[in-house]
Amino acid sequence: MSEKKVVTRFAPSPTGFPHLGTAMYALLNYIYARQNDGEVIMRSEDTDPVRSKKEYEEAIKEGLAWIGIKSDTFYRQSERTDIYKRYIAKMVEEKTAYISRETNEEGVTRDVVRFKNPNKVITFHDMARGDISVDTTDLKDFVIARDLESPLYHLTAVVDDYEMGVTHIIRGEDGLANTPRQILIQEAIGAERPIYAHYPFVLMSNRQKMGKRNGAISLQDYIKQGYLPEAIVNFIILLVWHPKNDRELFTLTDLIAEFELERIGKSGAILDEKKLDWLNREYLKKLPPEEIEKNILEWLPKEPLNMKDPRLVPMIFERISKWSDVTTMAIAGEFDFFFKAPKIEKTKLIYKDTIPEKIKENINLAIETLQKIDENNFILENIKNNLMFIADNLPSRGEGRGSFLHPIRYALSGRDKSPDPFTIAGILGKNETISRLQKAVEME
RNA sequence: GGCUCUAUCGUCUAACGGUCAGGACGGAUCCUUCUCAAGGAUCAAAUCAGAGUUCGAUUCUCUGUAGAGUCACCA
Repeated sequence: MSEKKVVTRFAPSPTGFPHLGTAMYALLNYIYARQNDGEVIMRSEDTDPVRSKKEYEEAIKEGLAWIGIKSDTFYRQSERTDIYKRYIAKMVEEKTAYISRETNEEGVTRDVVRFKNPNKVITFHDMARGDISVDTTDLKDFVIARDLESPLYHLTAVVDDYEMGVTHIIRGEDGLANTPRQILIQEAIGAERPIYAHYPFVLMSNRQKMGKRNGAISLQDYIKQGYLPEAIVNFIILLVWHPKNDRELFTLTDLIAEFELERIGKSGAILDEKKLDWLNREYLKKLPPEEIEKNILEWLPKEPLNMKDPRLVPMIFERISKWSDVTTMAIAGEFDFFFKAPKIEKTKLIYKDTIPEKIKENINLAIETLQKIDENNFILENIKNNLMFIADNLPSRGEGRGSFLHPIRYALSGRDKSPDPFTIAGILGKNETISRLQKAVEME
């Protein structure tokens, strides 16, 4: 055995937008090629003229480029018909295939080409699953071309893998059932058998294989939702592979160094959006501050309220896991009170069973305290120190901090749930803060 | 239905035939400025079933069960 250059390939059919399964396919082939100084080929399997669309081919390339994958070489099967024709002719001549005049369901009669099945038991080795034996007799003489000029999937795949020098076929487990007939064709055309590795499917929550008409989320959708490509790559790889040391975070570069094809899993994995979100946040946290600010500002709406205010950034950042969360929360009205005074309900000002007079007194105390802070020093830290000093001394008067902090926070936000009062006050500024507190006191 | 593959916490998974079956997400509880978020700590949570091999099976074998894939003039 000579040391041949490793050649892998991912061969999607351009019949839909790329999803996580497509990404997995490309990712594993890409990583393995890079790990072995090899070449990775992208082959567009567009021999079905009805379903194949150029725009999908573009979408696949775009989606994969987004997660950082580009092939070294690109082929399109529709441009290789001469090659397939040559093999069909050769096979017919060598009698490993034969022409059969048949009428299909649409009533069209033509000369289909059938493979002459030698009816033998094929045993092949899979890197992840060991040896697999199948009796190919029940495959019958399957069709390999619609006619002399129109090759079908199994033929094109085998011919291309052979012609392109593919050494490793890394593909989803649906390929497992196809392998025996492809090996039969390989043997008929004298092609060397490549090394196989079948990885498990990415499953939908209903345990079905992820597919286009199955509600699969496209890579383009993930882009639109503001996920980071690093998170997608990390998420996908964890679906089929785990390192021995329980590490969770891997970039594409890390994977080229650490991924082990021999250790890929065998059972299908249902995806867990919660974990994806967690991963995405992990990568979000690694971003430089300017990048974070830029993105949050971008995802903040400017209609009907222009919320593109940098002061909101820190507060927003700690409660998102993907960029679109920014927009979602903004649209839900969670930040409205930063831009316009909220409607206050008097009863909600009251903390637990504190008596209303006490609440009023506490708000006034807050106003008094904040009044003393110079407008230029009206920042989070100062506000917090001053207000907390009071809140901490309340217990001596038989009150908890809540009876002081709650009314302030509610008066400023008008919400049951919101960021803390100091943060809000810091963003609103001295005048607006005091004005809102005043309004709350005067409600009677 | 035939053939093939698969089966550990809810989810993703780790464990030369010997571990209190480990980690992560999620969940719960507590702490941390009233709430929320973030952060920290703690806890709960699994070997599909039944045989067999073995001193000892998550691990090996068989059977069953369940799920998936594939049986196209789709890829």
